[in-house]
Amino acid sequence: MVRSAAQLIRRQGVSGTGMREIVAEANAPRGSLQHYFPGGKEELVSDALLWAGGMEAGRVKRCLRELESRAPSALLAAIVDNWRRDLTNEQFSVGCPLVAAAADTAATSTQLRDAVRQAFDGWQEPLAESLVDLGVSVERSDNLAIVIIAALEGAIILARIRGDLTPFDALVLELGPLLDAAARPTRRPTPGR
Amino acid sequence: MVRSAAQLIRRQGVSGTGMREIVAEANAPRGSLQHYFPGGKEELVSDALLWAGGMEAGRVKRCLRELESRAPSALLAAIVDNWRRDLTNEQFSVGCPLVAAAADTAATSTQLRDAVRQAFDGWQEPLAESLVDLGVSVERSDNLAIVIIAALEGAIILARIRGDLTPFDALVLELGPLLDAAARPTRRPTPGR
DNA sequence: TATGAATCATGACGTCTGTCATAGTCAAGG
DNA sequence: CCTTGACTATGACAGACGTCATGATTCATA
Repeated sequence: MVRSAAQLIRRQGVSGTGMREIVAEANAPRGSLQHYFPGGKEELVSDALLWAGGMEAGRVKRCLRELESRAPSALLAAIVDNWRRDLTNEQFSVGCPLVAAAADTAATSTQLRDAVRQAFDGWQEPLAESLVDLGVSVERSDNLAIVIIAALEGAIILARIRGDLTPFDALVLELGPLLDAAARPTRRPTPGR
Repeated sequence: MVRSAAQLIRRQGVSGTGMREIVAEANAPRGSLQHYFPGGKEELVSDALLWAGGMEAGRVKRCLRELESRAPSALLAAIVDNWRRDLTNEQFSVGCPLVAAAADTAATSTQLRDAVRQAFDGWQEPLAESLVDLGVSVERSDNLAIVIIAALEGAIILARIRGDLTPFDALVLELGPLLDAAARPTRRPTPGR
């Protein structure tokens, strides 16, 4: 049910998806709404956003674990590849639920804003840790994690709108060397590329 | 009227703002809706999105014109500063209308999707041209423009959710040197910053 | 001054929204 | 057997939505 909510939010935003639509998509009984989510839509959407944030954090950790090369650019490429497959499978009709909620309801509901913030924090933290693990200095890891998330979210939006994957290519191509350079701060960054 | 629509979409997304709300915000007569926008909500929102895209393109051109240093990082900093002021003035309750529409209605309405795409293209083009003007090679300018827009959009989202400007700082700090390095491909990029 | 188009005003329509009240089913435990 | 609690079903509510029909108004031009 929470998963169905997240999926629909990914596609149509928060205020664009109704509760009846969610229970229909989840093949769930409508009467369960007031029983499992007595807090109403805010509670259900909050749970969906936190769940989505957990998925994102797990994705980062899994990508780091399965990495063959120990370069930060490889981690970036792996994460981006996940989204590449995602958008392709869904024919560019979905985005990130966190972004949708941020654009939709951040100004309206404090509870949802906090949920999105918490989800993003829980995403940024393992990403920054992974960067440190790959040789990035602790000082820059936070900033770089923020830049990666920001650029990735933006690329998702652009790719979705354009209907092609070039924003992802641009991201990996331009940001990858930057990350690798940050991992080896003594040498000059990617001299002969 | 179009401006009011864009302003409301910035705050609550497309499906979160009603037509009656728009005419109220614009202090416009409700009867004018069917006369000036016979295409209904899709037409009004389309116009608002294209208008917002034009604003963004104009912002890029103005920033380039008023630039004192001829470094790409200075252009980035100027554009980001604009958004910094914007979010601060509105107390982090607004985002970018293009992002909101992309998250909201890209999967629903082809017309709106096309409007967003056109707006983004009209933003990317002058940005890439500006980069070339500042010394970036034509080959990389398109990719870098995409990365800048993506990272900026993501930073807007993150800043809005967090309620502070650190995403903007991270963006300028990490992406600025990358751009300057791309502008002078022979030397090593910004060695002692 | 008369005429026709442009603009505005307003009420109504059908549908959808989130929420709630009420009644129902059903398995577990006294 | 009967009660208790968790879960489900369904209908109704008040409100908001986008859209349209019908008039009233304004206003330039003939």
